[in-house]
Amino acid sequence: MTRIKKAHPKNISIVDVARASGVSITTVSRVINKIGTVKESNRIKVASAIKDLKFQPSIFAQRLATGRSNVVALVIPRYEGVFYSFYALELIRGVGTMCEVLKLDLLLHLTDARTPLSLRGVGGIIFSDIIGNRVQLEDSLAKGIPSVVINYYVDDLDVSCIAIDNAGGAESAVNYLIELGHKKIAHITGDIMTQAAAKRLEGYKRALEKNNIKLRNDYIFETDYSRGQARSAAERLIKSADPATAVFVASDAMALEVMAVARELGKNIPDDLSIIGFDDNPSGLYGPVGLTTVRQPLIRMAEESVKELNRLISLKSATNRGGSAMVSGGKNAPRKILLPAELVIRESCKPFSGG
Amino acid sequence: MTRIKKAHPKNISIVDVARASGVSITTVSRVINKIGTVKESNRIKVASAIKDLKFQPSIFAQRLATGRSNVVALVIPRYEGVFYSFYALELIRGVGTMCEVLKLDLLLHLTDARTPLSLRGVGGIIFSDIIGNRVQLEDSLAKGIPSVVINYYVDDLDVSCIAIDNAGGAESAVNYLIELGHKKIAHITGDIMTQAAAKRLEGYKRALEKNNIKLRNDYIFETDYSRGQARSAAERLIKSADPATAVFVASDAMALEVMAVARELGKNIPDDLSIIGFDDNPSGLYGPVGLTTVRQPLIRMAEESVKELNRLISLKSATNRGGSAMVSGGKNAPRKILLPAELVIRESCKPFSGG
DNA sequence: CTGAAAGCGCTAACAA
DNA sequence: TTGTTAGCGCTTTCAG
Repeated sequence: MTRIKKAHPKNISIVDVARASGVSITTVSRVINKIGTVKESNRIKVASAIKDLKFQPSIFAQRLATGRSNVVALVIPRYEGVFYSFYALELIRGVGTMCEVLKLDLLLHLTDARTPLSLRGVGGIIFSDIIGNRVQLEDSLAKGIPSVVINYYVDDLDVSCIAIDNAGGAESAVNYLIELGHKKIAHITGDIMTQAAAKRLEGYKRALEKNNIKLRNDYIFETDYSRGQARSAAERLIKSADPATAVFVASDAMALEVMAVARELGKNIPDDLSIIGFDDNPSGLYGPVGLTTVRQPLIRMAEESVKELNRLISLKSATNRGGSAMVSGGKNAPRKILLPAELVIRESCKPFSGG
Repeated sequence: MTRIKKAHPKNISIVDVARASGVSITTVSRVINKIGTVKESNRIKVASAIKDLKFQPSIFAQRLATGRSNVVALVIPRYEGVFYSFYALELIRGVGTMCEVLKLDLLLHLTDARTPLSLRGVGGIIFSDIIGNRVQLEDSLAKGIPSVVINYYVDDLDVSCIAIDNAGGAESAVNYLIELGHKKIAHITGDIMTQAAAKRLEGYKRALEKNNIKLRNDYIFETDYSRGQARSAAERLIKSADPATAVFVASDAMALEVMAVARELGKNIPDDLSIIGFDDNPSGLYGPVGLTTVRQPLIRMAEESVKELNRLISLKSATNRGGSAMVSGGKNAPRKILLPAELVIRESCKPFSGG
């Protein structure tokens, strides 16, 4: 029995294309990579051979040869809850879409914070939020892997990040309630361990302060973003001896729950209670009264992160090819971007008409 | 200026490990791949060298050398709606988790049905549902790329698929309502273009037939799964001259909307109207009354699909290595799996107490 | 403008 | 058990 040399079946390779078009593989490579120094007649021959043979260059060979990888990993921490949110889907959508546009491959990592990331072959990483996985971030930074963080403004690390102006958004939400004449304004927070929730609380406080409204701790209800906790907060809020007339809720999902509770308790919205959410989750559109909310440009944030990562990746390979040395503070510096969040007024808030 | 030979910075490679541990690269390769024929003392030396040098084998080189790729693409069609659902997230979660377990890389493709898939370097494909993208499926099958379809039972193609027994689930839901004494049972469908929605309708009809309950077309409300259409269906349903006493809704998200509408219209649930959903979406747990529903094992389905794909991939590489030729109908045959859906009884249904 | 040839890092066939 | 060596398919010098 004769030994067969090749372990796996042969795919059409650059060699076949070269043979078919009567040029060298180098020339084929040139037309693949659009390197301009190819005679037009040759480039046409090669191009048509590629078509005929349905040739697709092997990314593995390309990457092995170039040392570059255009695989983008999106790291989503798999901690309780996050991954069941509108937020996660929007992120995936945004990143996914932009990757298709920029011809990057999107590798999805649903990881818990303890397991170190397997970074084999990854060209860049997008960390969505960082809760427990700061170590993973520092790790990849140390290894020189281009990284960007989204939905978390990182002050103390030399890394690009793109976040939403949660404090600003919250502030404008509360300002709106104040303009409507409300003075007793409650806040149902999200999980205060997340930067987003903390910043929203901050914005809430700032708006009250600037308007000389005394902060009342009994008007602040902490939750973990879950509907269950939103429900219980809403009950306490409404049944309180001196109930607030308006409430700013840290997420639309929770705001909808609050509306439901209010109705169950015989309250009318917005007559008895003005409610404002955060997210602009499409769910808020349905139901009897449209939810006024703060829109955060999640998709845009996700898309921007891919672009920024792409920039970092190109930068890195340029440097490796003998470009000028990395100058700190130059164009190579990480970018820190804060995207504005915008108030969307619908029907769930009403001017205060009390005494 | 001296030319620098290497275009990109040198990473630690198998050669470094070999040198550090005083063996050949082959031996190093053997311990990496856990091929047993290595002297224990050597394996230890190599292992510790790998640790010391923090060596991670290049997947690109590995794949180039083996011709195998363990990249799994998850194709989610980006048509309106699907990607905003509980369903999509569960799928991603399930597939993502199992990929991490089996050490497969998950490539996420959010694609519209028209664009041909870029299959470069993909070892296998999971098609989540197939609506408009049947061509993409046939394409990858033709190219011999291991593929599996989830959430769509494919009869007419030689491909593995894993779906939920939607008809069965629907039938047991409606049976439950019948057992409770209901005779006027309505159904709010999902997007009938999806197999899931069509099968649920089928199950609804079957249950009625088997129990000799006359099918009433005015009790069937077609929707596209959106909350908006659910709302309008619910309004028509409730305001009808001869309203149903129970309704089976094709998704929990819609069922929640129906509950909301019922309450707005002054109906009590479950006293005035029994409601049963489909999905076991955790949202159904909150709210004043827990939603009775049909649980579909989405995560399990997703996980199974990865396992099956993994099987197909191994099978393929075994065959390529000179294993016995593919025998149709043998162990290599595609598997078609139907997972049962299970009724989850909570508080949204009540025995019929009418005349 | 082109092509020969030297890698990229790894696996696998074969010989020892 | 082990090491030698020939690829895997592509990019990139460097010399025409």
